[in-house]
Amino acid sequence: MTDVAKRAGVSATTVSRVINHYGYLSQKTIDKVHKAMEELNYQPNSMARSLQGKDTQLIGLIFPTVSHPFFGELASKMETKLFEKGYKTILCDSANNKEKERDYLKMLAANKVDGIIAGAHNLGIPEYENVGLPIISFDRHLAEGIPIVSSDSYQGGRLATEQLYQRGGRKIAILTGTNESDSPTNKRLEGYLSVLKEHQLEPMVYHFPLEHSPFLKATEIRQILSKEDIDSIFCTDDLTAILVLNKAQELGINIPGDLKVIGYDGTEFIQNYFPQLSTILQPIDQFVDLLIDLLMKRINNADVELDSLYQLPVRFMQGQTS
Amino acid sequence: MTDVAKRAGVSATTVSRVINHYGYLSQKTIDKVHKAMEELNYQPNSMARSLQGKDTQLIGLIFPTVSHPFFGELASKMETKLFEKGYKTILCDSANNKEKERDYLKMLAANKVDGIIAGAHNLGIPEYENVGLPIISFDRHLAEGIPIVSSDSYQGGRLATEQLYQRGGRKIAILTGTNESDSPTNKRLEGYLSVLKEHQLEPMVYHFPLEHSPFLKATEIRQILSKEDIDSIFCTDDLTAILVLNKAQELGINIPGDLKVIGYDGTEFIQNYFPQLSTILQPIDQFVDLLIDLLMKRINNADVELDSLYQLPVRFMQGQTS
DNA sequence: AAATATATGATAAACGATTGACATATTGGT
DNA sequence: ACCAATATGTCAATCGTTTATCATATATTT
Repeated sequence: MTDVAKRAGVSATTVSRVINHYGYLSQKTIDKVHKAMEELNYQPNSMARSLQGKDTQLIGLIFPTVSHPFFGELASKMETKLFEKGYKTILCDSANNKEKERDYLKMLAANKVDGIIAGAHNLGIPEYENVGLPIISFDRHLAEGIPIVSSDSYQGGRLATEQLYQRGGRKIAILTGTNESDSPTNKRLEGYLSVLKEHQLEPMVYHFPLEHSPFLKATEIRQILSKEDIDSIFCTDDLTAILVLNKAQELGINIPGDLKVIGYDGTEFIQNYFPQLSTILQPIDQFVDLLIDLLMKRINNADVELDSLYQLPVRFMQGQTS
Repeated sequence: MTDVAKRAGVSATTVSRVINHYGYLSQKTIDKVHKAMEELNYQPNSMARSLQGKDTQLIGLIFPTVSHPFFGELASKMETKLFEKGYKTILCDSANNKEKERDYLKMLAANKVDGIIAGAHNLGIPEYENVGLPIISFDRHLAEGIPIVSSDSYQGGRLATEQLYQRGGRKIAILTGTNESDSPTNKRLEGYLSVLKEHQLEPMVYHFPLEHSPFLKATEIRQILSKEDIDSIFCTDDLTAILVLNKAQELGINIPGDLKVIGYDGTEFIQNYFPQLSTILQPIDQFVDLLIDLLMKRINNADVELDSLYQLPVRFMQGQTS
């Protein structure tokens, strides 16, 4: 900063005034200082700034893994929008690893990020109770007072199941992740169950622990497809639906004739590269907007009253698999 | 820190000595201090630490977008490995936006990251010439003195093309990104051309600008497939190969009977969810290890001599599309 | 018992900014 | 020509650590 001041022929205080827009300043001085900053390729040291209590302009993003297209897309869009607002993104792949998530939480606190958006899948992390940072959660209950943004999973579950029923499905199975009772995602299962009950059909629920490899999942799916008497499957995520399609093809099962499949996610990726898949679309762009808006509110005023749950509507997307 | 010192009944100096492991310390004191730190949930303020010249333990990751499975996987693995080494990852989706990439470069410098790994697709960013930070590049020439890690794209191009030839392909087309002469990726095209020349076949080169949407690409592919006389296609990335498969199916083209397709990337994602695709596998895990190892070398010693190009071998993966 | 090694404390400067207090100079309006 | 508004400078404290220096106290050797 001293160098900039010298080069611009002003005092360090004036440079600071220019950077932080306060006090009286002539346009001439402002220009001089900006010119000097450019010439010296000067960037204020953000460590020093935030030591003074300035915001770090850093946001922590905690997701299971960006190698999953859904979270990759979510993270990418979050990052893009945050960048437009002048924030940088610290990426944390919790990788279904509770310890890692806890460590990250500590690190983020130490790095004094301005806020956190967390959408990981680990349960029972008490640190969330008192991080003392603005947090918004995606699709998961973290702690009292942390708002949750999710899609209307119950309706989504109902929607998918009803579609399968309407198309003639009577032996409708569901493939879903591990049972996590307090997760909004689990509502997809509840939606499924409610529809089956209305039609007095027998539920067929298959749980796949998240940590299972796709290969293992595929093997189990193959078993199910070849042994069980099923005419429709609701997969609570699109990738699992793809595994079902692959295995069905291997087994010579006709889709949608012998088996109807509906997925759930709504990524652009699937729409671009798997347009044939019938699926439940979540409003990813709206997730991003809402998550960031809520976080900004919390950042600007730690005490704003926010709802504890924001549920966005989902849509059914007719493909050729149902 | 003062609180910790008080609670442990020692001086602030001693706490600092414990944290930074220097000077004489009794085990008793070390334990006391650690206990106090835990009890108070104390994390040293990393801003203050790095003001003192300590490393920030932050690494910037610049990729086109993590919504693409290849970069999502790469980013995820990088993040995981960096975390194990005690680093946090700042994610930068350059989004094929040159301005954004330049801005990010500035921000990273201001945030005093310890190093950068850049694998974006923008050309002509002079800032790379003098960031004054350890940088390693993935698959792209950034500036003099910045080592590049990539796969052996020329061999990959040859490999794919030769496979198509061996399987009987004589009208072999290539679908590739925009012509970027200084990119290692472009070597895939050169490998293709060299094989065609050896067999005295006519090259058929189709360029798809990166910024084109998958939908637009798909439309163009459909045109090509329906109008041109082609029996084999080498796609320089797997997602484009998937579009070809989709459009071929729509048009009733038999794969691999009427048309053979080979992709290029090597993500676990494709192997898990598109196992039928024949493709060229890049060693992503080795990319990650090498990129990080090289970066660590540069961080620990800014002047180490590094090669300007590290080329890792690729493998052909036989699927059912060729 | 003296010499040395080990353990801790007190103090202060430094990292690179921000900001308030105060002083001084210039400008503009009347 | 005078007052207020505007423009800039000097100085010093502060943010939360790190680290060097000096001092002192206890423990271990010889």
